[in-house]
Amino acid sequence: MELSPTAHVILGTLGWRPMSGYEIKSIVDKSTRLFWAASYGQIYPELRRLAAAGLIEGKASPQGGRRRNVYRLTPAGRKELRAWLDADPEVFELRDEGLLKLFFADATGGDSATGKPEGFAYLVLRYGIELNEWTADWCERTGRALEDEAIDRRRSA
Amino acid sequence: MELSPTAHVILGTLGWRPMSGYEIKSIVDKSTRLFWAASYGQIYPELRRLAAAGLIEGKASPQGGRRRNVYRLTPAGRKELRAWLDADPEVFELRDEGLLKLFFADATGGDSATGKPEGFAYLVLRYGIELNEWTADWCERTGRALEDEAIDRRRSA
DNA sequence: GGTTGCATGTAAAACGTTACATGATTTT
DNA sequence: AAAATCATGTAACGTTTTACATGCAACC
Repeated sequence: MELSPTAHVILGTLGWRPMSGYEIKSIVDKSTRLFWAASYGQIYPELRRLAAAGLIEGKASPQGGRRRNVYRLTPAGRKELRAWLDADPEVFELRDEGLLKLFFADATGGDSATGKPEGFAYLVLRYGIELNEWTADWCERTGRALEDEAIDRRRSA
Repeated sequence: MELSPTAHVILGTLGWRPMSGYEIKSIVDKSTRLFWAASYGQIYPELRRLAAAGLIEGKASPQGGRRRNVYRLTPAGRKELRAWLDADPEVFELRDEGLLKLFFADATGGDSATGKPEGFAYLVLRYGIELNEWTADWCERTGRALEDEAIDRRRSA
């Protein structure tokens, strides 16, 4: 099954509980937006595609005179969600205009970061390295904490 | 002048020295790609647009029988580059599938991070906060280092 | 009665990647 | 002789945002 990049945000939120497209959008805007955004122009058509593919089911659930469609995962949808969660992540894309400006900041003619011609580009390289070091460290710390928790739980069970 | 989002990578690299579209692409692939990617499908048409707008100038500079166009900034192009560098950054977009999977990882049915129903989402929230703290700290440290350097340079001048 | 929020949807435009086509030169 | 690299370009496709259109309900 070939799913669009944004399909999994929908499957993921519906994995929590059944909800409407409007609610999915407001949840995404309050949480995943920072690392995975989605607009109405994606969500509503995608809900229909996922329903057509049998991964979710929609049910008309009007609130008063206000129409409303609530969707929930089908067993096939939950299976797809699990399979996606088990697979290695593929997409990582960043578009950071601030970093780009810093990278080219030598052109301002101001003080360079190292005195060398492309000093600010080097500064951004350092930033990238240090950021990745910090991230690797966070993963290690968090992984250890999760393991310790699991051990505690087994012990107290 | 309304420039496409990718135009400034081109102006930025040409701010270093004149070069061909091919060379711009290889520089981008080795450096800015991680925070600002660009494909041939963007670069070549954009070079023409920028030339038409008078921000860059192209010159045929074949290497043997191999055709080659080398572009350089015009004064108007350098002015535009400076203006862009002086303005506040606007674009920041991240698409991180790994973070998205962690966010929805409760659906794996494995151990949750906190024992609460949406424990992994909370974990990702913590990650976001700590990452931003680290980033703010990096900016402060780097800003101080740049200032100290500038002071040293003035003193020894 | 006006504003905000709930709710669904589409059309057009913008943006970006991928794949393809072509051909010369350099390296192995 | 083949493979890699230099070099330019486009067409098709897919993705994503923006703007618009519509209408009910709740609150002030």
